[in-house]
Amino acid sequence: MKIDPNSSKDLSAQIAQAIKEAIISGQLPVDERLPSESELSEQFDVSRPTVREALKRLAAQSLIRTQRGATGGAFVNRLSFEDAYAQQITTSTLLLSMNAVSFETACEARYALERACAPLSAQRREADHLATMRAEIHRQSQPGLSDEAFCASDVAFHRALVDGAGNPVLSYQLAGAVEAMQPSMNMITFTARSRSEIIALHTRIADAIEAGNPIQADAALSELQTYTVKLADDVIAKRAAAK
Amino acid sequence: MKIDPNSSKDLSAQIAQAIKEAIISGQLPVDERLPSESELSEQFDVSRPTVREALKRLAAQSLIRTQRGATGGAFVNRLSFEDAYAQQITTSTLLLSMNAVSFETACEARYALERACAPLSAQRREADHLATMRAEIHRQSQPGLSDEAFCASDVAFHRALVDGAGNPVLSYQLAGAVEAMQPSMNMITFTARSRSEIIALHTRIADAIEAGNPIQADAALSELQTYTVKLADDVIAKRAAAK
DNA sequence: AATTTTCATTTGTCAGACATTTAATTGTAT
DNA sequence: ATACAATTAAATGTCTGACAAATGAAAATT
Repeated sequence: MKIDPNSSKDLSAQIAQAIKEAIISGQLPVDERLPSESELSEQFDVSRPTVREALKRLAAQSLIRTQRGATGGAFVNRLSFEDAYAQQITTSTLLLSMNAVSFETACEARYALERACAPLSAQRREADHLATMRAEIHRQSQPGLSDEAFCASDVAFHRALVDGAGNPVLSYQLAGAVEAMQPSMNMITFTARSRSEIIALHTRIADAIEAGNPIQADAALSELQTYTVKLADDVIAKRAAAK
Repeated sequence: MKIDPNSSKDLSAQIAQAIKEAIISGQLPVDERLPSESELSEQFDVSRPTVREALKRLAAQSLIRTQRGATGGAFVNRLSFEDAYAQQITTSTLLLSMNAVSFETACEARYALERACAPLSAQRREADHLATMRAEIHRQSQPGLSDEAFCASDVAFHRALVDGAGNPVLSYQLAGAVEAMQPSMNMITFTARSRSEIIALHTRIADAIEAGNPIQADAALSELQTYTVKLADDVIAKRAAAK
C-alpha cells in the first residue's frame, strides 16, 4: 500500500480512507485483525502516531475495535444495529440543530416515516410492542409527569410503533428521525388539555394497530402530526408575543 | 475540564466524548475555534498526541475541521446535509453487508420509505425532479446499458422521487436506504424483459407524480417492490440450481 | 503607499521511549 | 502429572521533544 505524501489531505486521513475502502469492499472481512501499528507504519511508510490517528478515525466510526495485550490489535468491527442507531441519532440531532430546520419540516419527515411503518406494524402487530405502546400511554396519563418525561415517553411510544414493523433496517433509519426531534419537542409545554388530546390519539393508533387496521392508524398519525405542529406554532407565537 | 485516567476507556475517547457533548449541547457553537492542541493538552492534562487522537476522532465524524497556520486551529463544523448523506450511505451499506440482512427486508424498508415520500412528491411535483425522473427513464431504455449503469440510473430515479418530496430531512434519511441497496441490486441480471417491465412501472410512477395522484404512485411502487423481490428470488433460485 | 521580508503561531509529522494490558510460556510445588 | 505462580513477549496506550510546513500578521524596505 502506498500513500501520496503530496496530497492535500492529511496522511492519517488518506490511510484511514484506504483501510475504510478495504473494509467496505470486503477485502478486510469482519473480525479480521489488521497488522499491528508498527507493521502498518512500515507498510504505509509513516510514523506510528500517524497510523494511530488513522486508526482512531476508523474507531470513531465503529469500523474497527482495538484490544490491548499480547493477542490484541485492531480488528474489523461488525457494525451492529445498535452502534448504527447511536451514530444515526447524533448525526440527525446535529443536522437539525445546526441547519435551522424548521419544526414543521422535521415533523413532516418524522411522521412520513412513521406512516410508512404503520401498515407493517398493523400487519404484524406483535404482542410485546403493543404492550409497550399501552404501557407508555399509561405513563403519559400520570398526573405528576414532567414535560421532559412526557416527551421521553412519547419517543418510547413511537419507537415501539416503529419497531413493531419488525424490520430492523426501518428501525435503524427511523431511530434518528424520531429521537432527533426530541430537543425541539422538549420546548413544548404540554398542558393537561394537550396531553389528554395526544393520549387519545396514541390510543387510537394503538387500537388501530391492534385491530390490524392500517387506514385508521394512518388517519390518527396524520391528526397527531397536525396537532403537534399546531402546539409548536402556539409556543412560537406565545414567545413572539412575550417579546 | 478533567478526565478520569482510571477509566476503562482511552483518554482520547474520553476527550473526544467531552468535546462532542459540548458541541451537541450547544456550548461550542458552529465555527467556534477550539483551543489549540497545546492548550487542550494542558487543560485535559494529557500529551499533545493524545489530544490529536481525540481531535481526529471528531474530524472523522465531521464534527470539527482543522486548518493549519497562524490563525488556524480546530473549528466546530456545521454538519452539512451533504456530509450527513455520505456518512449515512457508508453506515447503511456496511450495516446491510455485515449483518446478513435479507434482500427482502432491505427492499421492504426501502419501499416503505419511498412510499412515505410519494404523496409529498405528488403534492409538490417540482419540474426539475420530474425532468430528472423522465431523463433516467429514457436512459434506462437505452439498449447498450450495462447492468451496473441500469442500477445506477435506477438509484438516480428513486433519489429524484425522494428529493421531489422537497424535505431535506427525508432526503437525508432515505439516501442511505436507497444507495445501500445498490450492491445487492447489482447482483441482479436485468434481462430485456425485466427492464421493460421496470421502465413501465417507473413511467407509471412518474405519471402519477405528475398528475398529483398519490394513490396511483403508491400502487405502482408496491408493484415495483413485488417485482424487484421476485427478480432477486429468481437470481437466488438460479444460483442454487447451478450448484 | 505598496511590496517584500520576517516572524510567531498552529497543525502535521517523526523518532524514541516507557507504561500497561494480556495471553502464552515457563517454572515450581504439590 | 497437574495445578498454580512467575516470567516473558507482544501489542496498544501514553509521553516527551523535536522539526517541517502552512499561514496570516507585523515589520522592514523600496
